[in-house]
Amino acid sequence: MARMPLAERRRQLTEAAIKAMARDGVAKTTTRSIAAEADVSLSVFHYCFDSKQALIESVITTITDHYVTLVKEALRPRATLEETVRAGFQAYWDHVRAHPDEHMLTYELTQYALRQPGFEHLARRQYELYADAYTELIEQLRRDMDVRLRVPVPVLARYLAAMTDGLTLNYLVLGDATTWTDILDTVTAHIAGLVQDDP
Amino acid sequence: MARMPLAERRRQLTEAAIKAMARDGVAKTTTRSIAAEADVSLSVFHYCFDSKQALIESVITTITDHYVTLVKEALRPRATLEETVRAGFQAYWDHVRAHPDEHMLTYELTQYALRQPGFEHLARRQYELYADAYTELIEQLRRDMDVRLRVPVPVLARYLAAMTDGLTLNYLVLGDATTWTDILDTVTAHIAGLVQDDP
DNA sequence: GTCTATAGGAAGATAGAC
DNA sequence: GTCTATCTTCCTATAGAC
Repeated sequence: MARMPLAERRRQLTEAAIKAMARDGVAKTTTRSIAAEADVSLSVFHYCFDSKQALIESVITTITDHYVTLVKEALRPRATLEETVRAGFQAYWDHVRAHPDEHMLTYELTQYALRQPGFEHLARRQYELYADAYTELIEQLRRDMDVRLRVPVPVLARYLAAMTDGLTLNYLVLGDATTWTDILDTVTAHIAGLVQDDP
Repeated sequence: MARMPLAERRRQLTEAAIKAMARDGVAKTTTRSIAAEADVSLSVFHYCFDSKQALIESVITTITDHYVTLVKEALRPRATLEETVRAGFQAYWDHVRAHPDEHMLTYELTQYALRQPGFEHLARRQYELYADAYTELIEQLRRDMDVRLRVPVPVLARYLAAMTDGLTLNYLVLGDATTWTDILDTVTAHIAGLVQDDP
C-alpha cells in the first residue's frame, strides 16, 4: 500500500472512524472495521495510535471542532436580529436533517467520554465550546445592533446551547411526524423575545 | 440459592441491570456483571431472558415508565401558573441532582435503542411519553386555570419536553459551575411568558 | 511503514447434572 | 430453577518478517 506520513495517516484513520461510527454507532465500531474503512491493515492502525482510546480521543476533538465551526457559521450575524435568529436556526437545522447520523454520533461520543475515566474533560470541552459559540454571537449582536438583554450573557448562551441540543436530540428520536416547522417558529419567536427588551 | 418465581426473578434482574448500568454505563455492563449484581449465576440470567437484548428491552420499558411517573408527579398543577412552573421544575431538578447517573442512563438507553435494529420504537416511545406528560399537564392547566396559549398544545408540549431534555443533558455534562439557578429562573419566567397570553 | 499471523482475553450463550 | 463447566466468537493488541 501507498506509504504516508504519520500525521496524515492519523487524519485518515480519524476520518474513517467518524464515518464508521456515524454509520454503525460507537459500540459496534471496532478497530478492525475502522482499519477496513480506511483500507489499511490492522497493524497500521496500531502503528498510528497506541490504543483504541487514543483514536477515540482524536475523534472527539476533531468532530467537536468541526461542529463548533458549523454552529458558528450557521449562527453568524445578519441584517436584523430576527433574521439572524431565523436564518441561523434554518441553516443549523438543514444540516441536522442532512446528516442525522453525524449529529447522533456527537451525543454518543459525549456519553462515551463521560463514562470513560480520564475522558470527562473532552465532554466538558464539547459543551463549553457550544456555549462559547453562542456567547460570541450574542456579544457580536450587542455590539453591531442595538440589542439589550433580559439576562446575563453566560446564562443566555448556556440556555440557548441546551435548547438547541434538546431540540436536536428530540428530532433525532421522533423525526418530524408532528409539525416541526411550528416548533421552529415558536423557538425563533421565543428567542427573539428573550433576547430583546420590549421597547 | 432461594428459589423464586420467574416473573419475580425477571424483575430482580431488571432492577439489578438498571443499578449496574447507572453505575458503570451501558457499554461496560455485561450479563455476568448483572448476574453478580443480582447475586445469581449466569445460567439463571439466561433461564429468565432469552438474550441480553431481551433484558435490555425490559430495562428500557421499566425505566421509561418510572421516569414518566416521576415527571408527571413533578409537574402536577398547583395553586397558580407561576407556582406550577416553578415548583415543577424545582422538583424535577432536585431529582436530577440527586440521581445524575440514572438520568444519564436514560440518554444511553435512548441511543442504544436507536442503534439496535428493531428497537427504534422503544426510543420513540420514551420521547412520546415525555411529550404526553407535558400534554396532560397543559390540558389540565387549560381546564383548571384561565390559561390561554400562544401556540398549539402538541407544539408546546414537544418544545417543553425537548427543552427539559437539553437542560438536563447540559447539566449532566457541565454541572452547575455557572449560575445554574439563574438559568432555571430564566427558564421559568420564559415558560410562563410562552404559555400565557399577555392580558 | 506496512504486512501476515497469532497471542490473550472477555463476552454471550449452552450443556447437562442436581 | 439453579448450578458448574465449557463452547464459540470476536475483540484489542503484539510479534516479527519485509
